[in-house]
Amino acid sequence: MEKQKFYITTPIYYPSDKLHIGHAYTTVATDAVSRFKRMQGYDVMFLTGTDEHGQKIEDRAKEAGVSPQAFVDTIVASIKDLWKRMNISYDRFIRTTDAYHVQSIQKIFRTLYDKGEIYKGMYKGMYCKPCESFWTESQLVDGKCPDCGRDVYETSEDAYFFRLSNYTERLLKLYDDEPEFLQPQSRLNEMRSFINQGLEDLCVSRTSFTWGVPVDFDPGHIVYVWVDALSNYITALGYGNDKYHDFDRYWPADVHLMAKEIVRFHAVIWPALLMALALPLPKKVFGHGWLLLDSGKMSKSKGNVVDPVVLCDRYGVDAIRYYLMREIPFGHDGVFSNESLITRINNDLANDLGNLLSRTVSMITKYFGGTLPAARQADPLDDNLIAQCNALYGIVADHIDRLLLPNALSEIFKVVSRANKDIDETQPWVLGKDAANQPRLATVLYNLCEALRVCSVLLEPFMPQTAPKIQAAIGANGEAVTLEAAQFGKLPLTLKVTPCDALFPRIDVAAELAALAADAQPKQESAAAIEHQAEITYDSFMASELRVCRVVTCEKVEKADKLLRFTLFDGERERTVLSGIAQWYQPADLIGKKVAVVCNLAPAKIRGIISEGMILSSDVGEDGASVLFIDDSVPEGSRIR
RNA sequence: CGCGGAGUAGAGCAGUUGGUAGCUCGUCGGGCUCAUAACCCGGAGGUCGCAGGUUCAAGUCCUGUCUCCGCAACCA
Repeated sequence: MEKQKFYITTPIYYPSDKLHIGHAYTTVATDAVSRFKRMQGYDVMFLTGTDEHGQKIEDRAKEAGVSPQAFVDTIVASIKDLWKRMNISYDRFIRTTDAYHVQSIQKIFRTLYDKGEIYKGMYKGMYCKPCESFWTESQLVDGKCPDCGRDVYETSEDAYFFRLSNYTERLLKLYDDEPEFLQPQSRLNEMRSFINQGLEDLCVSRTSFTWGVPVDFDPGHIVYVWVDALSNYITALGYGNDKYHDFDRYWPADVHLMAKEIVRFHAVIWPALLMALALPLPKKVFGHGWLLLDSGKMSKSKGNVVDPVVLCDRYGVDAIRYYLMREIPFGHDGVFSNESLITRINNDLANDLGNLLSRTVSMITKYFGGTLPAARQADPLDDNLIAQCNALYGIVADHIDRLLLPNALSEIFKVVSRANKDIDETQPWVLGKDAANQPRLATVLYNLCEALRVCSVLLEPFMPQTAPKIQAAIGANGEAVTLEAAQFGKLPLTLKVTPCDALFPRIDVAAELAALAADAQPKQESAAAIEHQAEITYDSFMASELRVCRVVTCEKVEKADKLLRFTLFDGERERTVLSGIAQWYQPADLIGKKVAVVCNLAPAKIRGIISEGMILSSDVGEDGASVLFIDDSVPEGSRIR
C-alpha cells in the first residue's frame, strides 16, 4: 500500500537578523509533528525557508556595505546552522531568491494578471522622501514617518492590485464550511470579524525598491511580499517550475504552522490567492501564541531577544526543545523565563525521567549483573503501569494530531511518574534481599524498562537525542523502538542494560540564575549601540527655535491611545501642540509645568488637529518617554540654545 | 473608539457537551533508600474578577460591569 502523504510547513523567515527563540519555537513544533508523522509511516514533506526580498533587506545590506544577496546568504547560513544544531529534520529549504522560485512567481503573477485577478491601478499612500518608503495612514506615528519621524507627503504611484475584495463571501463560506481550516478557534473568530469589516483590494507590487522579483511584463515593478512569500508553499513543490515535481503529490498542505501575527495573511490572502489560481486550499492553518518575557514582548529593538544558540549551548538541545513544547500551551501566549526553564529541566528531565532511568539501570546491574533472568512472577500491582503504557500511544497520537503538543508530553510524563511510584510500591530493594524473590524482582525491573522504552519511543519526536540514549541503556533496538512497538512487552525477557551518564544533570538553580544575571550585564552595555546623526553646523542647529512654554491645558485626544493635546503659552500667544506621550503622563500632572518646545516646526495635522510645534522629551528605552521639564523660574518664551 | 484574548490556591496553568474545583512548581509534615540530596505519601492554601439572571444544579450558559494584554495590513 502506498504511504499517505503529510505536508507541513513553517513560515519562511525574514533574514534581516539572526533568528530568536520564537522562530525556534515554531520550527521545533513543526519538527516534532513531522518526526511523529514519519514514525507513523507517513510520507512527510516538511518545508521551511527564508523570505529574502524587500526594502528592509535592501536597507540592511546597504548599512552593512554588502550586496543584498551577500547579506542574506550570510544570515541564511546561520539559520541553517541553527536548524542543524537543533536537530530540525526539514525535508526542503526554500529561499525566495532561488531561481526556480523567482521563475514561478513571475509565472503566477502573469497568470493572475491574465485572468484579471490582478489589475493595474494607483497606489495612494503617504510617502517619506528620505526613506523612500510608502506608509498607510494607520502606520504613521503622529502623522510622521514611523522610521525617521519626518514629514510625509500624500502621493501615488502605479501599482498592481489583487482583487481581494471579490473573495469576501468565499472566505466567510470557507470558515463556515471548514471550521478546522483555521485554528485555534479564537483566531477564526478574529479573522471572521476582520473580514466582516470589509476587504479592500491588495496592492501586490512596488516600485519603491528593487530587491525582489521583477514583474516581467512591466519593468520597474517588483512583486510585493504577498505573492512572493506566500507562494513559497507551492513553488517549493515545483508549481510553475521544473526544479521539483512534487506538487501533485503533496499539495494541498496538511498544516501551515505559524505564530499568530501572520495568521491573517495565511487565512485571508493566501486562500484567496489559491482560489484565484483555482488550486485546492490547505487543510489547516494553525497560529500558535507568542513567547513573552518577564519584561514583556520580545523585540530586537528592546534588545531582550533570547538567542536559541546560547540556550542550546548551555542546556542542551533536547532540554530546550522539551521546555518549549511542554511549558507553553500551544496556541496561547506564554512566558519564557530562565527560572521556569531550569525548573522544568530539573524536575521533569533530571528528577523524573533521568533519575528513573538511572535507578532502574543501577538496580538491574546491582541485583542481576546487568542481565535479567527469564523467570517472571506477575502481581496485580503491575496492572496499572502496564495499562497506562498500552494506552499511551493512542492518547499521544490524538493530541499531536490536534497539535496539543504540551498535552502529549504531559501524558508521557504521567507514565514516567507512574513508573517512579511503582518502585515505591513494589520495593525492589526489599525483594533483592531474598533470592527466592528473583522472579518477582525481575518482573518489576522489566516493567520499568518497558515503561522507559514506551516513553522513549513517544518522546523521540520531541527529544531526538535523548530517546536513543534511553533505548541504548535498556538494550532496546530494532523493532522495539518503532511506534508500532509503543506498547507493553516488546523487550526480550533477558534484556541487558548498559549504564550511562546522567541524561540531564541537575542544575543548581541559585548558582545558575546568578551566572545568567552576571552574563547578561556586559551584554546590556554593548547592546546600547547609539545611532549617530551626521554632523551639523551651528547655524543649522540655531535654525531650530526652541522656547520655554507653559502648559495651559492638557487633555487626552479622543480615539487616540497615545496622543495628548496641549495648549501652550509661549510668551506671546497660545498654541496647540500634540504629543504622543499619553501612555506615560496624566494630563493633570502636566498642567502648569514648563516645557521645551520647538516653536518653528511646520504645523502638521494629526488626527484632524493641527499641531504647532513639538514638546521635547527623551526616549526612555524602547518604550518610554520622559518630558524635559524646565525650572518654573524661567519665564515663558525664553530661547533655549 | 473598533476587533480579539485573558482574569480559577503564593506563582504558572487545566477545566470537552453545566452535576461534589484539578495539575505543575513552591510551602509544611511524614515515608523510603534502588537512584542525579533524587523518589513516594499526606496536609495547608481558592466565596473560580465583580454584579445580576436562567436552572434542581454554573468556573462552565445569558446580561451587565471592572481590570489587564494583544491586534489594527508583513517583529515567530
